[in-house]
Amino acid sequence: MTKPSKAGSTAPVVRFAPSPTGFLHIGGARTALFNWLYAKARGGRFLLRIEDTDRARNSPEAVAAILDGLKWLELDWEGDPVSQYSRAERHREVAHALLEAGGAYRCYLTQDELAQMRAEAEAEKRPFQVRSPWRDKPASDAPQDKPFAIRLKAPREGETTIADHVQGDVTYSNKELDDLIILRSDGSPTYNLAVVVDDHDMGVTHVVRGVDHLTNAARQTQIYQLMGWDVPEWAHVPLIHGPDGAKLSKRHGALGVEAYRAMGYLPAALRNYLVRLGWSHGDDEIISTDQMISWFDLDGIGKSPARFDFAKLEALNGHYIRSTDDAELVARTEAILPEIERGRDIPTSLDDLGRARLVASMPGLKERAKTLVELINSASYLFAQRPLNLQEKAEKLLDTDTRAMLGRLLPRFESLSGWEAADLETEVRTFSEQENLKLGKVAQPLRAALTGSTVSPPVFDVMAVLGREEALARLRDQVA
RNA sequence: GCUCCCUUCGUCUAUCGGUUAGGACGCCAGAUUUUCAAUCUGGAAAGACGGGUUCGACUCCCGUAGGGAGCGCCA
Repeated sequence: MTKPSKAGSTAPVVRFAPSPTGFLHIGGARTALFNWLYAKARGGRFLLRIEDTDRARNSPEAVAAILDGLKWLELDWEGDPVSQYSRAERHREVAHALLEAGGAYRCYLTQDELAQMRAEAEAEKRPFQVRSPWRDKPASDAPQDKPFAIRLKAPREGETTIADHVQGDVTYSNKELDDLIILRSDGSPTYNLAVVVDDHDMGVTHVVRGVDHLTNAARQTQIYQLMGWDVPEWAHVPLIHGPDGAKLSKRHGALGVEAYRAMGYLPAALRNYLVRLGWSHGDDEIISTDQMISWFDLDGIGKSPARFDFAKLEALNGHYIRSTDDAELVARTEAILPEIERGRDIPTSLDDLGRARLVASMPGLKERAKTLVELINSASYLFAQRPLNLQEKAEKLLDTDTRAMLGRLLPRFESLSGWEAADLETEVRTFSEQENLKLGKVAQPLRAALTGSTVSPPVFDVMAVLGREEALARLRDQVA
């Protein structure tokens, strides 16, 4: 198998070219990431183009959502995004150049005729292909005032093969490829023409996109050849499937990246997860962005489709949360506060005290959270108003005996001079020894009284963060 | 239906003709522990199937099965 040679290659130019039909979904995000990585790895350029040729499907909101998604993922592109629609004039120019050079022809086939041909093909159970009678008719036969589309005069003999970095050499018999329309009868360019012209004009050297474009690559190759342009190098990456192996559905993960943001995932974690879907570097799992950039190569991408697995994403996200700086974690959490599912004690925005307490609690909290949403919800006790609502398990823990026990502990806290976690721990350890109790027997009721829950960061840290007054007040609430 | 592509533990993957088939997530057990996590240790778990080629195949070839993508005056 011959892979395209990289010898003598200069810095590559790649692009991400989404159509503005919705948000940036997970597959698109990975494609964008691969493009971005390749550009970074080779010191090349990563460009953006919006494929908005189809006016009916164009949506400014979708464009905004896609750009936001890329920004959130921290995939920066060079220059302004190119609007494909705005280049329609140039596309027409190329279509006519092709026409004049004999690489294309005017086709007067109507929609009805086409539909009829299709129906006949189906009735005879043979694959449908457009075989326009206009391909070989002399210009003199052409009707004067009828609308026409411009079709590519694709070669009928031989084959066209695309040398793909991911798929290897894929060869199509030219018989399979019919004469595609490059300019519609209303004068607007079609996708396959527009892509070729834009990629050529933008100097794109490597086209990295989903395998769903594989046959397009063959057709586009024909256009490049007819125009006498250099064919770019291809890399058609496999698609991402849902957990059940079927197409990605909304329920599964065909969500916009902003949904992942709202679920509390970190962009670094998502990038790490995504890059390992179909690409690997030996046994490495946790891969920093710098490492990705230095290791990434198109030839390392696998051909088989991968399933999306939330559990692994979560594990990775937990890792990144643990290794992210406290202040940044709080900032990122605050940013998504309004859009997440949160417990009733969690405010939409933090005041200074709340933020300070949250930052102070981070070392304990981030150890236990897989997402930012979990993180903030596990900090619920920081924001709760007294008297606390006790969770069922906490309620059970605080029976008459343990409340009495806390009653004996309380005065010791009240007379304590320091309020550092270490001071508190020493005091409680002494107390539990004197009471002949295991530390846990004291710590758990304490936790219940202070947080209303049986799960929290280490209690002494909790007390320290809450501060003397608040902590004592919460204890008194339960002892009284 | 036609064309093209894919197939290693449940999932993501390593292997690039010779390995006790490795890692990660998840799962199970244990250690640690003030709860829950985190962490550490151990465990169960895979080459779709059938033929070749070869001294030797997960690796190469053919076929079968299963899966995916594409077949627009959509992108």
